[in-house]
Amino acid sequence: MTQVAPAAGAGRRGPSPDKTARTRRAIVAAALDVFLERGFSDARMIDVATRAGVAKGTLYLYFRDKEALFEGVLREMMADLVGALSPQGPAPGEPLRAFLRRVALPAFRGLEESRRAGLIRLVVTEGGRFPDVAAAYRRVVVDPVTGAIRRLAQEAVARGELSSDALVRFPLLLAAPGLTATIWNGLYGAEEPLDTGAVVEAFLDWVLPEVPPSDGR
Amino acid sequence: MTQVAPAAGAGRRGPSPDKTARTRRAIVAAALDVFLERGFSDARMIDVATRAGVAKGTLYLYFRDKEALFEGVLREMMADLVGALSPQGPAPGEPLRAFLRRVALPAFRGLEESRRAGLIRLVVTEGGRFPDVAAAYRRVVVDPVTGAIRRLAQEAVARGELSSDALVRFPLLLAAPGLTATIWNGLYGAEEPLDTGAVVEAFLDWVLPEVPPSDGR
Amino acid sequence: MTQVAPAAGAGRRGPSPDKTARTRRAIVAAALDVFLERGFSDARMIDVATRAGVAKGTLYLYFRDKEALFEGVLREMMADLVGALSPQGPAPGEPLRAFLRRVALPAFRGLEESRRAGLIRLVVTEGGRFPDVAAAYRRVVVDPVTGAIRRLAQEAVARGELSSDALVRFPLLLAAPGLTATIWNGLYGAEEPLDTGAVVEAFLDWVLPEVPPSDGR
Amino acid sequence: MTQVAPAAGAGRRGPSPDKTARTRRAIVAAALDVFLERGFSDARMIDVATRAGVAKGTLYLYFRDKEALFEGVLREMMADLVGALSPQGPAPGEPLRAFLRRVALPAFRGLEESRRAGLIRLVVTEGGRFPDVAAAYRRVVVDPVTGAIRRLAQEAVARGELSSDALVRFPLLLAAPGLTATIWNGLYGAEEPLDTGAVVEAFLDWVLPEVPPSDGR
DNA sequence: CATGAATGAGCTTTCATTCAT
DNA sequence: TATGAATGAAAGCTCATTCAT
Repeated sequence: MTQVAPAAGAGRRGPSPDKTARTRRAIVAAALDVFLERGFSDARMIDVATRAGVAKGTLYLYFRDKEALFEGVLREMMADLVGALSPQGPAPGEPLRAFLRRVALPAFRGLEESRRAGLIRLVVTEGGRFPDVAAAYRRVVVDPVTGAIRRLAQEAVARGELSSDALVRFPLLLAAPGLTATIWNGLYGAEEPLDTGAVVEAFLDWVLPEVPPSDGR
Repeated sequence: MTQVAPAAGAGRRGPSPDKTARTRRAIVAAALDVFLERGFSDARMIDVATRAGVAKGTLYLYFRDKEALFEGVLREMMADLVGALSPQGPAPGEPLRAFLRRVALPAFRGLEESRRAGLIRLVVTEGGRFPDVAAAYRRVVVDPVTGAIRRLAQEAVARGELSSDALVRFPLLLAAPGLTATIWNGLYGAEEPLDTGAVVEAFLDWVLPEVPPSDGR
Repeated sequence: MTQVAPAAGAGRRGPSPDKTARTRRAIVAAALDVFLERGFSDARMIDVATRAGVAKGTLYLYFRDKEALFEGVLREMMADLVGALSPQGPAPGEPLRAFLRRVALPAFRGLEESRRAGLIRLVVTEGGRFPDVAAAYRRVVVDPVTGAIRRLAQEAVARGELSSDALVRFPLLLAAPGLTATIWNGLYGAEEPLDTGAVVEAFLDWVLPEVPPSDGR
Repeated sequence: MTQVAPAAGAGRRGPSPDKTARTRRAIVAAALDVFLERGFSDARMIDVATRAGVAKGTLYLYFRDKEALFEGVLREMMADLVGALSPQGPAPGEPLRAFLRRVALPAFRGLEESRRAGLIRLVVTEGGRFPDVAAAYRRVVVDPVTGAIRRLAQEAVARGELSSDALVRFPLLLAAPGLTATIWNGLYGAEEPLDTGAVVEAFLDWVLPEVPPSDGR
């Protein structure tokens, strides 16, 4: 009667215990591929199914329709992002530049290798026609990140590290280089890929002052 | 403007004089609207035709197919852009910051009001699946602009106005804030529009040093 | 400028003038066949199209969807019925029995040969799940007919021709034999067809009194 | 009713004693509901299963396919009917009118409350496409009833109670009012229900002569 | 040049049926 | 016996494209 760990062959009528989880993951992964390659409208359910190794109908056991599949894929990817955006703060006394090099740079570096760059491009290209998707992305990614940037910038201004309040007013300025490089790679990455990490690093080094040897002298 | 009688002696009956040019312009304008609203795949030829005030079949007298219409529209818009990107250089002795405020800022300011913001978003969203479009945009817009930025940056570095070579290595850093704001407006502009000009201005003021009163002595 | 009768080859751009009317009729006729044979759910649009000699898509130029086609077919058939139910009243002094033999009998006689029997069966079998269809049939056919019957019955009662008010209370009693025979033919007509006219005639002769030689003596 | 322990000595483990009979009844009852609500084609097996409280696959342990389930349901209902159509004859000397009021009227009165009205409508609406169903209904219901009516009518004619042979030639005339009212209720019963018993009663009173006080002398 | 009825490939979605557990 | 995840044939509907007028 007690829920025993799936003893082989014991109770559990019907299909296997966690096979469905595997199937779902396969569908989501396949769908991400297809949506990235063709965009929402041009993606064909049959291609998703084939790539996931399931039949067409199976998709509809997991997602009500194509739109739900699309949003499901994005939501799944965003969940990953949330982990990557762990709420680390700067170490005490750590200057902004050092902190961003330590925290933001690695996030941008892995962007293309992980599928996150693709996710961003997907949101950018399809978000206009999927308000729900855009809103979810904003809630999960944009607002937390810009909020954190604004807070950091305010502190840096207060400490005199930043002479301009530009970042306080427009936190997305800090994300702009990485986003722009990501979009470049979507358009021209095949023939002339851009190293997003290098772009962001050059940007940080350019616009954030090297902290003067902290002693006042 | 007045309906001119068929030029005597020409004997041409139906084929009007420049009516076709007007029709073509109407189609292109209508198509731009529709593509901006729905993207390439979701745009319907019948909508383009209706908005242009012609019949479906007429579209095919001007463009071989939907794809040709799409590329034709973008090419037309880019031709307009070429004019807007007049090859102005800085006045002799004009610092980078002053020059960019004078030249770049107005270009970004009118972005949303003109159709250029829409064009940019269209290239960003559809360029991945229309290599020709992306390549044309690069040839017409991206390369000239980044080339100019790089030259300006090199001179500024040489003059000691810029201490970093970031802009020389990645000229798109200068375009990133405007592009990012434009994308924001595509996603969230309806509920929270962003003033692209203000973003770019804040960026320029932040990252470009106020030239020290170059000591006129 | 004035709308000239379609002079051959004159103005009139595009397809022919009344070809569309022919196409529409072909579709409606084909659809009636298919709906009669298979019912609404089992009828396939491709079958309707094929039988009408057009392509699938053509159906949707004339009817928004399958349901609209179904209702269109019924409405078209009902229009015929309205003609058959011309509002004839009894001749002055004509007894009910004579009047009904003169007017109602022929209507029932041609039921099976015309497509009206099929229409009735269609309404009976599909009306439950198409409230609009049932309501339209009621408005166009049922209510006018029962209204007329009720009026006739009231007069007959007043004249002493009918001793019962059954027909006044339930006019459908007069239609019941014809309807029942029609349903029989839908179920068993293939192996044992029933002559609806004969059934109705036997019924009228049974239940309506032969008028006594009109002089009071 | 009580869950009997597997009969000692039988040794049968899983296969329960009469549980299968209960399951079968549940399936049939659920299927009747669903078929009545949606008709054969639009009925979904999953709905039948859910309503019966079993899994989809279980249905197929009891019925080969949807069609078999449909026919099984109707056959089951007809078996019930056979009981309700007890072969009662008129009491000696009982006039036709009195007999029909005593026997037929109650049968029609309970029609809508029992599921029999639904069964009739199901046969009427689906019988055309299920010849087996129509034939079974005819064998079980129609032929016995019309046979009885014909016999009764013949005797009534012989006794001089009926002056017309209409009922002898077309016994379904007697069933027509009840059938017509039942169909009415299928189409318009929601907004304007018709009392089938009242209709039949009015009909009987109208068309069957009150027997003259047979002169007891 | 212009029209718009007609076409049919192509796509999404449903659901009866199967079968490993 | 019972389950329900998986299957895939089928059907409705759309829309780019054609072509007779």
